[in-house]
Amino acid sequence: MKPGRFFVLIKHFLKINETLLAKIYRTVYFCVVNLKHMNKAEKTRQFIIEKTAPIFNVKGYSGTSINDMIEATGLTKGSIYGNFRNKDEVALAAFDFNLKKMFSAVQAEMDAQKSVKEKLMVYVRIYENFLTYPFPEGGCPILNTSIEADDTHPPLRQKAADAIYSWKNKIEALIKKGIVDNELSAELDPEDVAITLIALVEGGIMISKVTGKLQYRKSIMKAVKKMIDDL
Amino acid sequence: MKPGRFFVLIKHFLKINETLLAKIYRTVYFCVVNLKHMNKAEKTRQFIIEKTAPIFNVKGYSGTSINDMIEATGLTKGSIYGNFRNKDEVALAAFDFNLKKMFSAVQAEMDAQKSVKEKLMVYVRIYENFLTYPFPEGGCPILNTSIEADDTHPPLRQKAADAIYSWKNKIEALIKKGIVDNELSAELDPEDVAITLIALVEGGIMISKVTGKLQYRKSIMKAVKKMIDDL
DNA sequence: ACACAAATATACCGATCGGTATATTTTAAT
DNA sequence: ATTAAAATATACCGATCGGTATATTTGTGT
Repeated sequence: MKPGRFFVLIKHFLKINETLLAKIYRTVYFCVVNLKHMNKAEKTRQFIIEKTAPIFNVKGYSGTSINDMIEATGLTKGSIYGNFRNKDEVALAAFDFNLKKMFSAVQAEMDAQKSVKEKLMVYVRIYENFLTYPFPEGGCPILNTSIEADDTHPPLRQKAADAIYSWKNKIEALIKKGIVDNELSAELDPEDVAITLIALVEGGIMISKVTGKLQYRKSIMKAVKKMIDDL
Repeated sequence: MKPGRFFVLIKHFLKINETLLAKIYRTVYFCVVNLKHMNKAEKTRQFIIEKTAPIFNVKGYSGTSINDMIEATGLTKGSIYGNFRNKDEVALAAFDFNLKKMFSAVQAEMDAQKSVKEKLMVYVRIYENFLTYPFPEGGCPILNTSIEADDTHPPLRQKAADAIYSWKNKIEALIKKGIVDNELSAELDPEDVAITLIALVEGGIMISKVTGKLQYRKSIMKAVKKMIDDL
């Protein structure tokens, strides 16, 4: 979403500085992307969320400053505070944005599958190499937010917890369907399976991200695969 | 390590304020705990690490301020900066402290077991209810530090990664021993098993901590138990 | 074209950030 | 008891923090 080669050409052709270029880019971006559906304020609001979401996901809530947000959007403090009451409100909206991005990447793939096992295998495929999917920069927002907020930021903590609940419920519902359809064994506990699957995926993301070893995540996804096969 | 009932009595008896009480407590603490083994500076250094380690583990690196450290130790800024070059140095030492606390809690239990499976089951027992063990406040320091530092703080990131390597190697060695002893199947991949076990444990800590549901961690530990049983 | 309102930018606030220079106190050798 | 050195406390630094009041610009209905 940053000014690409075309805008760099403009910059050199018009001999303008970065700040002015950013302004021009924003203007064009607004014109192209935002058609008549949103009013101005709502557009700016969305623009701010979109631009700051990756920052919050990479640097965390307390690691992201208002200045980071100004830099990322090219807007000014007044404009940001004209659309959000405070930093918290942006952070919460940014979390929702990142979460939706992650979930919808999975959902799109999942809808294309028929059987329950095939649907569950989508997790293996996506998390094994999520760099090739439209995944939020900075990794899993649930994981990042959980760890930072669990002891320090109740509203964010709640959002992260809710995300886990809905993720768990989604898997649980899938498994129950699989049992009803006689595809999966009736003996297994859907909730146990769901929460274990989530733990494996999240643990795998953490480990491979901090070590930089993709191999570790592949090992773990192999275990997930086996777990689904054995259902 | 906080002033206990005895010191509260002193406080009321002498009618002194919290600050003075803290000073008295520190003095007594120093006298009692630190015998001749360390020189003064080294004692203070250890004291600072001990007191700030839980803060770093709860609030994170960027969420912990020098003022937090002053409050936790009862010392002054000059004293802290006389023993550490900067905040980073304290944070790194605090991580080591928390890590050692966690690992030694496991190691003590593990040494008491004979078979490999029994040793591995220690993880189940400890992480299923780690509130009853001398576990670092704020949860697993590897998890907390990994998530915060992976994109933002290279030296801390490295420490967290190294902790995972050594943890993995320890489990791997155990499993290899189990294979040699004909206790475990020779077909399994020790590294895969080790890294999967770590992922399950860490994922479980994250999920149960952010949701507040101990049950989730128990579900996951049930899966770990089954995994070990099936080795 | 004009006026009013909405949106954005500018300028500023006190508080706190991490860090340092210096003063004071404590420790330890003589 | 004296004194030099080590350790700790005090006072201060510029930068940045999140946030706000106000000025300016932009959009919109007439």
